[in-house]
Amino acid sequence: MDKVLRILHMLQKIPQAPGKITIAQMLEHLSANGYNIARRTVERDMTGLSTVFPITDDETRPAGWYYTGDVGRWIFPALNATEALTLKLVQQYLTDLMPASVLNNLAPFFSQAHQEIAAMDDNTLQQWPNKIASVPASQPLLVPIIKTDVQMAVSQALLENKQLRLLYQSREQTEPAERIVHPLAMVSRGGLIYLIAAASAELDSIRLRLMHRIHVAEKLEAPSIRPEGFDLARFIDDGFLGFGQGRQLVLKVLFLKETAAHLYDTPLSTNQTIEEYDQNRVLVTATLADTQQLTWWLLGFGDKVEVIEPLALRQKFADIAARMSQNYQPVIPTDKPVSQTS
Amino acid sequence: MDKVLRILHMLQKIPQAPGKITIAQMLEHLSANGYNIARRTVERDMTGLSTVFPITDDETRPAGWYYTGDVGRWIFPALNATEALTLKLVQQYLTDLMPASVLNNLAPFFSQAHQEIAAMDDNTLQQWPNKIASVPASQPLLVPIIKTDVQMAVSQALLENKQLRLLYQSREQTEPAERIVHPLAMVSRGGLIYLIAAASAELDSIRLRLMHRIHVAEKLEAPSIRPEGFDLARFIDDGFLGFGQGRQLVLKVLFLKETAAHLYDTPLSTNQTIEEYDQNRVLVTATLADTQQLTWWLLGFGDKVEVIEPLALRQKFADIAARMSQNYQPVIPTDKPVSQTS
DNA sequence: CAATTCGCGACATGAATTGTCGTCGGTATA
DNA sequence: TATACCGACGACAATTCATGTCGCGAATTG
Repeated sequence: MDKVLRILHMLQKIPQAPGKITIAQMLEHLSANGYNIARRTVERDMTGLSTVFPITDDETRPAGWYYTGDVGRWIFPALNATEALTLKLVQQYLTDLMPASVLNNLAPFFSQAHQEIAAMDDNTLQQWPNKIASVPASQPLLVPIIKTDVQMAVSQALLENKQLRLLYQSREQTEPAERIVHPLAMVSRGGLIYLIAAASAELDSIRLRLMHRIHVAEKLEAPSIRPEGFDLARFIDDGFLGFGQGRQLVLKVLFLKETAAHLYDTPLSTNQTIEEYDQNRVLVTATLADTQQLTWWLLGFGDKVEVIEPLALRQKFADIAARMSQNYQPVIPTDKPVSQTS
Repeated sequence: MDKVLRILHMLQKIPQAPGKITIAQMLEHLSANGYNIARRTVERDMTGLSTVFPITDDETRPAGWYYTGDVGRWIFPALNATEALTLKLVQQYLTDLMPASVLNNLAPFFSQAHQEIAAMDDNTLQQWPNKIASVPASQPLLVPIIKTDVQMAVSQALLENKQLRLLYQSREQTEPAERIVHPLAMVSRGGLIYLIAAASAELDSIRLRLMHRIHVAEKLEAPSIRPEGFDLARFIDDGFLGFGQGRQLVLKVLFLKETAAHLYDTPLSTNQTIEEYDQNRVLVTATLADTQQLTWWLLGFGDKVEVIEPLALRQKFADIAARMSQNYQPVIPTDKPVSQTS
């Protein structure tokens, strides 16, 4: 039994492909956990494990051991029904919303769930896709593909505070350009993942870069410098991502009754109230942040909502509505100027 | 080494709290995997494991063994930087979009990631929240709370094809009502999770129920009946969820240039094209499904877009725009009829 | 080139694992 | 209710298997 425990410790300590662990390190780790063991034993255990698990040592001296490729993480206990279902649900949910390469990292977890369900006796497996689904709540857009090696390099550099050499293809330019940057943070928003980084030349200029536009990323050895006082939350709130936090406002909006139905289940804020207004409409009141999403969200309802307060917002909507109806003045576009540039 | 493998097999086979496994079953499982082992050995191993892992047997005869609670029971190899980061990202991403009780099931995975990062030498841990964030792409709504036990009972019934007794609080009624239902599927959409089920009385009437509106759920022993030919995908496409798939259409829309910027990164469809139209605008063409989300999404841009084709959609937008500007006619709402019902 | 360090085969010791058997207490069956 | 049955568990002996030690050769480091 003692050996089993020790082996488990070892299995946990062995890293994946980019990393490696030497016998000496492992020995240290074990003795730190109270295993007084001979070096030879560790060696034997490692070679033993490598015959059974996808574990190899590079042929250097001292040897470094690591998991090769995809670790079938089959070492953990059975998931229960809820967990398996949840994982499936989340997987479907994320598939439309996250770059594939990001999800690939989670693949082992998901496949575990899959196997779990597959193992359940009867024909549960076949019925599977018929039992669970995820419907996108907003217009599904195609998510870009992020290169796996880019993702890896950036993640590592970010965690280890190292500089990065990037080949970045900006939208404006035709050719990718090389840049040395100090990575600061990674932010995901609706299928896109942004790398926030400072240029090595001028540390003050913090820029956003889209992960999928990075052609090549190489982690450098030079440590990265974080501008003093850089605060990610504030950075986002300040609207650098185009979606600032804005200040709180008290919103009063008229909704068609059926349109407001879902607000009973997913309220806008904790203090949201919904009152009868007239035959067809209800008045929704809530305190929330004045963001661009809010405008976007409210606009989405078209003529089914009417903003009452704050007045500034009402004015904004009135303007938009006016311009919109203007846009559609010739409802049937009489002339079709599909020419290039006016 | 042989024993280690065997124990690993055993650890995997032990289920969690609601489930259990007997020595006999375990023995069978092992011998099915090529371990010719004495029953006594299995017994000894189990008691051995129970001293080291959160494993107990209920005191019945034959004894059933199971994992107690959700202790850190995940024994798998070290996550690499990318995986750890990804998990964190996904966690943040999901927090705003999924009911907490659903996410709780994933907690072990996430905490593993957390520990992984915490274990990295220096002060990586403290810098953590400063390095990763997820910005909601649309208006964040408060997601309802689903009871854990309800979630469990429903999941199990769904997987095992059993009937369910529900205490369901519909929006219309003040008192929750008891129902016996045959669960068919679970569908998540934007923070809400729906249970699709047929009433036991009339199997043809398939209804949607919101998971968080279920007060009590009890899995019954009686097997559930799936209406013949029930097809979840078709069910959704047919619009029962309010978001039907609709048929394909060729969309032509004018966008303000800066508004269309993100379409370069997250296109609407694989065949999307973006052409210069005039000084300020581009013409976006794409083939996609005519869904309500599409309308919603396009409306969200307000006067920044103009639908050109199909004409029916243009007409629809023209109408909406007209009514909207009508709504805001008295831009400053002169009289404020905050009375109850007209 | 010398001094370590590392990997690994060999081997003896002993600890730990395993199968068998028998008893006891509870459970199912007639 | 009696009887047969089954599962759990202690005891014990056999032996496998795991462990520490030693030493050699190769590789690495200074």
